Amino acid sequence: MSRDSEETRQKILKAFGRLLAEQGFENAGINAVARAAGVDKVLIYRYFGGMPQLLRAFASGGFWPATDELLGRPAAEAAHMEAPELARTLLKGHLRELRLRPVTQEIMRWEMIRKNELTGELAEAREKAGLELLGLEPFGSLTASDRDLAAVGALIHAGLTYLVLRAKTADLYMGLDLRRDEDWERLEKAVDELLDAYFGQSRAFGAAGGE
Amino acid sequence: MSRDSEETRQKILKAFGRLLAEQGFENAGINAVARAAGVDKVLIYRYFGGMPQLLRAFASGGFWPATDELLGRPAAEAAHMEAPELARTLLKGHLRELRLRPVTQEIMRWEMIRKNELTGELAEAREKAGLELLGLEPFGSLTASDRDLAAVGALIHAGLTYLVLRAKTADLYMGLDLRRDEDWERLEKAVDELLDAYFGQSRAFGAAGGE
DNA sequence: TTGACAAGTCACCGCATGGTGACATATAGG
DNA sequence: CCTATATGTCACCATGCGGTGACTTGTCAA
Repeated sequence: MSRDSEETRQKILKAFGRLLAEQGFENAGINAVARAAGVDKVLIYRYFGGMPQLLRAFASGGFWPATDELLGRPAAEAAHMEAPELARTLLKGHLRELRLRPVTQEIMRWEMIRKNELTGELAEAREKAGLELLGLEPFGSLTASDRDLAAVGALIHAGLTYLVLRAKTADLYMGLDLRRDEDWERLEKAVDELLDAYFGQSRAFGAAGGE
Repeated sequence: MSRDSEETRQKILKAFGRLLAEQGFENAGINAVARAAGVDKVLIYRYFGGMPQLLRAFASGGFWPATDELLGRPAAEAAHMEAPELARTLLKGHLRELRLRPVTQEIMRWEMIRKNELTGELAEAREKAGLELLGLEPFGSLTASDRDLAAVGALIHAGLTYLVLRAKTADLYMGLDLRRDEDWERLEKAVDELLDAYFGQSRAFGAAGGE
């Protein structure tokens, strides 16, 4: 009715994002998107070309947290931070930001079972961003040590990621209640404990926590 | 042709497991299973009742590693172990055993996006098993301490789990090459490093490793 | 005013899925 | 031998999917 192609494009993209966040990838096919957008599906083909292109157009919106967001402060400040503090901040930032992004979560869930061109691109982009973080100056001294900061970082990072992704379909994980914010705080404290121990600091546990 | 119902049942279950391991849940529908088993799909309904029951029958085969397998030795010996050693062994056992079980992996991937009655049951069973491990005697002293062993254990456990599940569709994770056994050894060492630091031991890194 | 083209609508195709009813046949018990 | 039943075969249904061709209608410019 409205005869405004740009508006229609936006309706489609919006509906896609909504479906993705609420129902996951499986229920976000061409027909479902058209239905949710209140638009004929032929327009999706006309304006985007098909599902892959729609996905790509949607993805270019950028739903991956930038370094600033991970840090909670301008990225330039990272250079002045000590390695332990920086690691703690980045990992907890990752947890915080990922929890806020249902669409990003859904894409990451999808990546676990479907391997296609686009998921590959997305993963590669994240990979690159992750490596950049690891290459930040304060970590430089540790790279050459006998410790394997990359592996330790990847492990904790992966752990937080998994728990966030799992929280959609599970309530408990080894006694932790993934529905309660209190238990997420326990996890943040666990990150602190582990990093404190790992970096050999006697920093009081939880001093950087929320309370 | 063979007119042996038990044999047919086994063919169906086998085919289901094969499909599950090789192609994942999505490609293991009724039609696909019947095709792979070389059997008419109506027999699946006759013998099992439908997909949920087939899944349940298959799941009752037990594809979750027992405590013995996790430990790599009789479960009774756990009582004599020190907490750090036990934690290390359990976590690395988890990694080792999960990597050996493509079907278990596939189910865990599936659990991340689909929540139904059966996945709930499976997760609950695992949850119970996991809690039992946490309740093992050597960990008792830590439960009351100011440290949160459950959260730390869950975090590392989740990290290893995620990396194993992710390895199916990704090659790299923060610089780690998930295709190379060497990098998995790096991860095992990272577990050692973290636990050593966490438990405050000066144990030589990697002394418990493979080499 | 009229004509060209963009924007939107409708009907259809082929295909695969989950699911079921009706039928053929082998096997065992009377 | 004959019959009842378990086993297996075949044909079919409704539904939903991704995808496309052909049509109508609005809009804007010449």
